[in-house]
Parts: sequence; structure tokens; C-alpha cells
Amino acid sequence: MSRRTEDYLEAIYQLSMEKGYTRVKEIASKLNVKPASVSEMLAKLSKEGYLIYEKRLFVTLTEEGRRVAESVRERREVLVKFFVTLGVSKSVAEEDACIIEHVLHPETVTQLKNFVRFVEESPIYPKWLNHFKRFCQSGVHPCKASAR
Amino acid sequence: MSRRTEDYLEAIYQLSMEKGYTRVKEIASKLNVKPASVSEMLAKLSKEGYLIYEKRLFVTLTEEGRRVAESVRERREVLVKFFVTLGVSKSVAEEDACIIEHVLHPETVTQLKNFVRFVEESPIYPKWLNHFKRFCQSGVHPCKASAR
DNA sequence: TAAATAATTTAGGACGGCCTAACAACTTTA
DNA sequence: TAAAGTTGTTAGGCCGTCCTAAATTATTTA
Repeated sequence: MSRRTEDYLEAIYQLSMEKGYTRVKEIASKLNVKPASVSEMLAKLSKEGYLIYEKRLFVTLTEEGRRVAESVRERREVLVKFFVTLGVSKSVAEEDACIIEHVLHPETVTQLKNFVRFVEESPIYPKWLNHFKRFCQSGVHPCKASAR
Repeated sequence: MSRRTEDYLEAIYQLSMEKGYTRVKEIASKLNVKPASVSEMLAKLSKEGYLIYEKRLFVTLTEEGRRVAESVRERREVLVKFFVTLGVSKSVAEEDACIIEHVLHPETVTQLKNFVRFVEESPIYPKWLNHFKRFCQSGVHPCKASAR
């Protein structure tokens, strides 16, 4: 299962949300490739059992395809949330997440999740965040600055 | 400049540290590819001005090549430090860093750096880390647990 | 210094993913 | 319902990176 394969599955998954299926043209525009490339990939994915493609009509994921897509999406969401917590802008966060979601070791993903939850659940979260933001701007840790 | 190109430059940079140069065989083993592939890549990189290759002898980076290699390395180090702070094991951290170092947006890298420094410079760092570790194990935020 | 060994290069090929151009099949509309 | 427009497919090619096998060059050792 290559990275690109995962990209396709996730794109298809998302595009299918509303109508239950999607089309070559939509996938192509989502992934910024030409329809011809999508056609090719669909043939491959369908042969490998990740989706069912009613020729010239619509694409639907199989159980297996959906499973993969969901896990990719989950990983991506953790990353986005995480980068955003860190003060990265949403658009950049999404871009970066999209790129690296495929390759992180499960252990890393677990720790990212832990971190996000830890920070969110901390009673001093607002204060922490505020301090962190000030640190980003001034380069000085507020707790230290006030101590001397 | 492709990802793979960056990998090669960084590998060459590291391998050259000691002796000031390196060899095809070493690069091949570092990157887990065959010498033939290295040969090819060296031809390309040398044509593009990133290194000077005295045929069949040694490889040295040009200024430009060193510049690229250093920036790649810097990014990777931030990532490793970061993942380790997050509780990811060193080996996994290094692996993951190696994979994603190429693709992160500068904004993201900046924030990662900020985070690492912020955490390190916090006066309550030991406490924070301890809490985070306990949270990872129990799933409960220590500050909350003791509050009720 | 000749023979054996080690390192490197070259040639030829594979694979994944992308593209364009030409064609085919549906859909809309006149 | 035929022509025009839209969507999808096929064929042929390209690029980057990798490989194996064979040839070449360098180095070691007897």
C-alpha cells in the first residue's frame, strides 16, 4: 500500500460522504491530477479490492477501503489539531498533515494524541496557551520573565 | 530539489564529517541502496552543482550542497528533539524525523522549535513532564484527578 | 609485479505515478 | 433524435528512483 494509494482512498472517502459515491472528475480535482491518472488508479485499487468501480458511473469503497481511509483520516486529524495547538495556521497545518500523515510510526501518533488530549484537559490550558503564545512572540518564557 | 536528493546530500554531509570526504559504498549502505544507484545520483548531483566528485575517489559537497544538507539536518534535529520530548522513543523519533523532515512547511518547523524551547525553559518543566507521563499511562490529567 | 579482491561504473530494465492526445460513451439541448 | 458538450478511457511516453549483471578500475597481497 503506497502513500499515493492512501491519498486516493481518503479522497474518495471524503468525496463519497455526501452522495455515497463519487466520480473520476471530482477525485482528479481534489488530488490535482488529470482524470486519466484517476482512471488508472481506480483500475488498480479496484483490482486490489479497495473499491468497486461501476465503469463510467461511480466509485464506492469496500469495507477494506473504508477501513484504510478512516485510519488515514484519523491520523490526519490528530496532526492538524496538534499543529494548530502549536500555533501553526490552519491551512498550513492541513497541508503538512496531509503530507506526513502516511508515514508516522504508530508510536509517534499515539504520543501526538496524548499530547493534544493532555493539553486540552489541563485545567491551566488557557494560561498555558497564553504563555506559549507570548513565548512565541517574545522568545522569553513568561514565568521566567516575571521571576526576576 | 527532490526529497531523495536532500537525503543524499545529508547522508554525504554526515559521512564527510570525520574524514572530509566519503565514498560510494558508504553512502549506499547509509541509505540502504545499491552502489549503482549512488553512482547515478552522484552524477546528477554533481551536474547540478551540489558536490564535486573526483571519479572513483571521493565525494565532497560544494558550498551549496553543504547549505542544503545543513538545513535538512537542522530540521531533522528539531523533529527528533520534539518527538523525544513528547515521549516517543529515540529510535522511532529518528526514523520519523528522517521521513518527514523534508516536507514540513517552515511555519510548522518554527512552531515546533518554539514548542521545544518553551517546554525546556519552563520553570515547571520537570513537573509538567511528570504530569504528561502520568497522563500517558493513566489517561487522566493529574491536575484534574487531584481536584475531585 | 601479477593475480586476486574490492570498489565503482555502465547498460539495460522495472515500477509507480504522472502527463497529453485521441477516442468512446454518456447527457443535454436544439 | 441528432448535434454539441461533458466525462471517462486508452495508448504511448516521461521522469525519478531503484535494481541486476557485466565490465572496468583500484588496491591489496603473495
